[in-house]
Amino acid sequence: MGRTSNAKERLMNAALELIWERSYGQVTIDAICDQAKVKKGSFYYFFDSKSELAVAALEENWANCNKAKWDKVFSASTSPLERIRSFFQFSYEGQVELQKEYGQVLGCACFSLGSEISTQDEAIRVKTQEILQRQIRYFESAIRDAQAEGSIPAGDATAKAKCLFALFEGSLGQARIQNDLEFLRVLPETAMELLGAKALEAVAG
Amino acid sequence: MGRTSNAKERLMNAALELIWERSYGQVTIDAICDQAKVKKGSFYYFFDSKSELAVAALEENWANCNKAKWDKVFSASTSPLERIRSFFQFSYEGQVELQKEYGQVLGCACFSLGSEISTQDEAIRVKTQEILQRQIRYFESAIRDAQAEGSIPAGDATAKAKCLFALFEGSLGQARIQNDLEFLRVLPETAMELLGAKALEAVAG
DNA sequence: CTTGTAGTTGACTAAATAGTAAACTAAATC
DNA sequence: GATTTAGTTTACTATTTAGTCAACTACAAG
Repeated sequence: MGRTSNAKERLMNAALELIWERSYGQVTIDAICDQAKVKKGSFYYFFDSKSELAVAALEENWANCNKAKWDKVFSASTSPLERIRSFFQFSYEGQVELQKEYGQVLGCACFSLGSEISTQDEAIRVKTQEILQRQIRYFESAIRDAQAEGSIPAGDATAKAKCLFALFEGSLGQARIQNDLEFLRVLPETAMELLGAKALEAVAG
Repeated sequence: MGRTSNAKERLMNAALELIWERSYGQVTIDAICDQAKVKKGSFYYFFDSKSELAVAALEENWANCNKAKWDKVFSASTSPLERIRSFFQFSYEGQVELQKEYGQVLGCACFSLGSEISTQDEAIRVKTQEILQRQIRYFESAIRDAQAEGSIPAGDATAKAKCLFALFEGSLGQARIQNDLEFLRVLPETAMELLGAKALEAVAG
């Protein structure tokens, strides 16, 4: 009952886009409102602060957008190593698109935001950590499957997943700082090497 | 002639410390002045903006502090793999100290700052990129030496160095976000594995 | 010991930003 | 179609922040 609106969603989308493109600290509430075409009064109707909006935006973006993408790429009907290889391939292609659209390599919004203000805002810290952990679990599961089928050597799958994820986020960060996609282009092969993929040629097609 | 002062150095040190601990966006010129015990008028006597101060602080910190540390760790009188292993060991220990001092894992100031604001401030982007590139060269040179002596497999040393560096920075970022040093503790071994070190046990002692 | 000058101070202005409140509007439901 | 209520708008205040300026101070060198 009462008036309906998608202003809340518009605010979350605008916030995430601006924070990704610029950074948390460089984005004002006014700027988010402008981008979302929402007046500031409405902003404070839905959220108490920029921090609260950011947390909501991160979760919404995962639940309604990224989760499905990860589920698809890491589908159990794809071979484990191919899941990982194609994940890095899609990530690269996604960044290519972003660079075209924004004139800049943007990297990973969640990691950049988390690293920026984890020491200053506990709620955002917890939410970014949470989402990053979810992502690592996709790696972990694929690695375990690959080990089970013998396409990579046995070993601590959790540790390998963290390692692969650090490589991924480090590369995205470098790509953003240098505004250069080369770091990401080679990731599919680098990842296979790092895991010690035995049937490299078969997987890489 | 005229009055002498170390206010410029105090400003650079304060800026780097605060940016490292918080982030670029969360640190105001007033806060830097307070920390440095310098009045704002003096700030503008030495620098035109926060951005200019940050660039100067990054370079000063490398030239007068970090360069010597890297030179020592990557000394040619140490075996190539031991250079790399001990680099990660020292990095870990440094972060342990920082966590004690600040109550937080801080990670890498240069990478965090670069990633935060590379899309918004070209001067800072260039300076962070420059310093990170210098660091990668230490890795590259050690990897080449290790390959030459046969302690790791041959291969593209530049690519391997970038990969190792991405792993390093990604791990520091994760450690900061999660405020957990575990990511860094295991890096010495992880790095050796990643490089395919043949005499792992000998090097690791 | 005086003079030139590098550096300091505090008080100021202007602008950006966060946050508030009360009147207003539109649609869902009865 | 009256009523309720979710959502909108505008104009406002208060605060923080960047940036300026002119008077002031201390020291190094002649």
